[in-house]
Amino acid sequence: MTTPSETCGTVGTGDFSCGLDATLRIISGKWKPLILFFLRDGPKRYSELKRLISGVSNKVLIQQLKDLEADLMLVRTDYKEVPPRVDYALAPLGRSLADAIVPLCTWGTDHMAEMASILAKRDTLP
Amino acid sequence: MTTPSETCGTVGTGDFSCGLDATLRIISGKWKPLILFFLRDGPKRYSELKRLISGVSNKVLIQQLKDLEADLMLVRTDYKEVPPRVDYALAPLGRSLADAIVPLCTWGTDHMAEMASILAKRDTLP
DNA sequence: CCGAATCCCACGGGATACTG
DNA sequence: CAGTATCCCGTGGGATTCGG
Repeated sequence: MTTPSETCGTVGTGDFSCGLDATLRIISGKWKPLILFFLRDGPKRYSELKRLISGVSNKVLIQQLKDLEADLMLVRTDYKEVPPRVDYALAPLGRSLADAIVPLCTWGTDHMAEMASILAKRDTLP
Repeated sequence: MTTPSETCGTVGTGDFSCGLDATLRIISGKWKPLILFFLRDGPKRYSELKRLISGVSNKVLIQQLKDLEADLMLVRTDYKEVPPRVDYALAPLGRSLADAIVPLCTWGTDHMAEMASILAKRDTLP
């Protein structure tokens, strides 16, 4: 068994109270975890991501991609063609983070039925 | 190697495009991942959580605790004493989710140095 | 000590139109 | 196709106060 303090290790020694803080600052943003996750199986073009992540708006997708790029989580490649062609790929750092996200997805898949009923109730009973 | 589609499995068969969606609905909220994480090593009283999670406000902490309780992630116990004593503990579902969060913390801890410098730049360069 | 009740607002995010 | 540029808004979240 690992306790939080064991897992965090450096509590109070840095700018972060816990390693989780650092992670949360990177993936805070409605679609960032999904972006990282979908890029796991290879580089994707902008339009592919847009299609994969249903519900995201143009502006926000671009913005979160830029954030992740600035945070060195992914690499943007512009092929300077016409019509434009650009793709986004995980940088090494981003890959490791994406791997850390996988368990979240697995959890969601495993408990999808329960979650569906729970969230359904939540939506009907304010 | 696991691809996103392999990991998600049930893409398009439910209300969620991907298992990750379900998870994100539960942990969306600035402090929810931290709450779940800190409860991993046992039940905590309200004031303990408040102290552990530095920066959270009273209202929001209560709010997110209630959300997680309504989502069956944790159990609130009121000991009906005076002065009041209440604690929060992980429900089985919450424990499994908290376990899925551990890798995020580990990642943050492992890359804390890089993150500190990256985020420092991000704050100085708008 | 735990939490309910207010007030308030920045800001993350959505919709739309336009450009190279 | 891959963005940029605006406008706009809901709400998540912060500060403070009060109550049992």
